[in-house]
Amino acid sequence: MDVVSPELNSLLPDEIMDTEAIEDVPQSQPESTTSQSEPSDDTSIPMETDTPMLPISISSTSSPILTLKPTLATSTATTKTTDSVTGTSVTTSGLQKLTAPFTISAANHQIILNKVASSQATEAAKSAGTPPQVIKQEGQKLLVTAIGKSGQPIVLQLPHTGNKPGISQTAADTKSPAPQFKVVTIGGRSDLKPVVGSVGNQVTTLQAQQLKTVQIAKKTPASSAAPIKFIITKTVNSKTLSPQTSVPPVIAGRVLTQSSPVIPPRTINLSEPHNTSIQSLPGKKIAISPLKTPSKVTVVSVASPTSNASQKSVALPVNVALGQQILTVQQSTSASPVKVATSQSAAQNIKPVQSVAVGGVGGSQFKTIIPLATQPNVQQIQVPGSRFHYVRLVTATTASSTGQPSGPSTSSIQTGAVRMSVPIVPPQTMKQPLTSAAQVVTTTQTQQRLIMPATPLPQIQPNFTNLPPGTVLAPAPGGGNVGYAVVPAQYVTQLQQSPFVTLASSSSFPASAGIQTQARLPLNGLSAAETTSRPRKPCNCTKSQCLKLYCDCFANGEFCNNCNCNNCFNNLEHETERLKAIKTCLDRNPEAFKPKIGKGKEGEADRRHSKGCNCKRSGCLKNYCECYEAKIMCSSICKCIGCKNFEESPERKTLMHLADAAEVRVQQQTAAKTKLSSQISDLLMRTTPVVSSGGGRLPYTFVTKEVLEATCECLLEQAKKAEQTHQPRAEAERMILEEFGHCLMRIISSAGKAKADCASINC
DNA sequence: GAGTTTGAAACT
DNA sequence: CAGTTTCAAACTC
Repeated sequence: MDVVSPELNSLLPDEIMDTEAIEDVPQSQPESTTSQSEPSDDTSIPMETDTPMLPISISSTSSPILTLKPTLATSTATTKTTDSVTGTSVTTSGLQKLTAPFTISAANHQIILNKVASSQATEAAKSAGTPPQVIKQEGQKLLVTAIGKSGQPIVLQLPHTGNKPGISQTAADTKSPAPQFKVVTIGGRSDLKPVVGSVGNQVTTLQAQQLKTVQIAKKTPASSAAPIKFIITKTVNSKTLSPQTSVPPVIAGRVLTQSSPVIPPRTINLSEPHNTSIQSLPGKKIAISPLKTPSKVTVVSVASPTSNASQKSVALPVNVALGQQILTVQQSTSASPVKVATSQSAAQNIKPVQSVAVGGVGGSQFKTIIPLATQPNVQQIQVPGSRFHYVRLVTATTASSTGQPSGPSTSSIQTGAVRMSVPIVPPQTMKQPLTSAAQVVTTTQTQQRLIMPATPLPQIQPNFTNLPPGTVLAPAPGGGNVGYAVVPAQYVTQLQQSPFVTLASSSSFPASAGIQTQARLPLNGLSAAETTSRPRKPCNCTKSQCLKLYCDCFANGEFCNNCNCNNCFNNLEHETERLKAIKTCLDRNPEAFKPKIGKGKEGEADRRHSKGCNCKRSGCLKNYCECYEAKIMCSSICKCIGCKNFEESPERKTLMHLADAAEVRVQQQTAAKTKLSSQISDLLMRTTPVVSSGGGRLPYTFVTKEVLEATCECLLEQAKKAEQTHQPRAEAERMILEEFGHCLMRIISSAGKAKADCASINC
């Protein structure tokens, strides 16, 4: 029988709604997760959250987990928790293991997972008045975690049904090669942990606040012949969530849960599945002066014909953490179509959304227009040459969707205010041809869709190439309170401060591990982390409120983050003012937010300043000059006086040589420091006593806590003895010191003996 | 770190 | 469009 018993349904949280079926081919790689927020919070604007979100690589649940296993016919009281570090399994009383039915009737905000092959489950679900949701699980493992209103996370564990049904996952499972594993997390604190890869560094952890997330991680191996359909939806959002966040680690498809009764953590992690390292982006040139490390890394998008401009390297956050309510959909391989549907308690029709990759460079530079649920068949457009993601804002009233198994896939989240959907499409996604308009996930692989609340703002002409992040574009026709917002890749990073709802269907992205790992790859002498995610130089604005182009942060379409500015408005808390400022700047100069360094005319240098400089005193050989700062020569369009920033300029050559020499010195010093540090560390390591081998331990290492306590007791005893015998103070001190000497002698003696014993054993 | 210089941005 | 002012970064001491 595939139908979940009523008891199970009763255990499921109300927040969990049925969702559209997701059909996918199982893969061995882990997938993303989806989170949702409670309807009660719909009225709130999550983006205003001050609490930073921390990337989390581990999914955690503080409350008991309900585990469903297809092979088991009955629920058991045992719960298995796995330690992320050790990989060991621990049974706790807080968990319940339920079995087999993949069909969980989700009436009443409950989740329904049906095994496709099981017709009984479907019928049962129909009989229950709830459309059955089908999940094919052959060849893969599916974990579903959910947290209900009660705060109890529910984990649905759908292990491989093939040959070893009913076998609970163990530590060995994590080590099993090519695990076809799917993790679905619904509600509460959910972290998507890629099944493949090491624990910890793969996924960004977000400190989600006031947010419950539902994560749907889906892995669709191309080799897998059995597509999977599952419907999961409705996130549970509550501002009442306890600030405490427990993170149950998940290793290699394992979901760790904690039995602590803590209310579902507010933290939600959203990691962008694709590697967006600049290195991986062919067709991009990164102009970095070999002489010195530029504070600004210039990236020239070659692939995008429309944008020749170079930009500061935008650390396209591989890990995307968006503000308050973010819906993320990660699509897996194009070969495996997936249907993802999210629904909320207030069932509404899901609007089909189609994402279309127009082209572009991918990575950090692309623009994406994401239609939201209010408008069916809207296409997502990626404009090359931009690091901005265009986000469509959707008012709360329009956003809900009902889980319709057969309907088009759509992700929507009810938010109190405005919804923003920010799709982040990996480079590889652009290469994927659209296969189905009805299935968004299918068309765009490895896609993350972020939904962020935003404030309705004055409409701005959708100049996709010029709009800075946060810009609200004209509302889509029929979209009602729908608009577009431009969100830069880094926007995501800054939005980590807000809770979000994530719905991600996994994709072929090389696991989150690939992201972070790749981020550390060296690039032109700089690690990818430095080039892509290195924190931008903080601004020091005092009077502009960081809402004018004086502010580099603002000018680059970034939020101020860790800056030294005063009265800063360049943040989410002042989104309205910020957007107005953006509009003002655009009114003044439609290209205000375009990169200043672009490609020159034919026959000229590849890169040149779009406007040219106007230097008068610096000779264009100081960083006052924007050309010099960008490491480019002044061009014919420059209006500089006394320019020395040209190819044959001896002053320039001299400067460059000096700078080069200085750079070499810096590098040498750095290397020397590194080497010295390494040597010191090595020395310390060698001198540090080794606990495991008593032979190498120094005597002081034997002064353990126990020894110390014993010594103190001895001294106290000696003091008492002196007191009882009414010894004079001097004598008492002598006795105590004498006892202390005895203790020391015993310790040293023990140490020497231990060393001798070890020597006799080992040597 | 404080003060000065500089040139882009903003303003008139 | 030109001139002036404002601003923050770059630079100097």
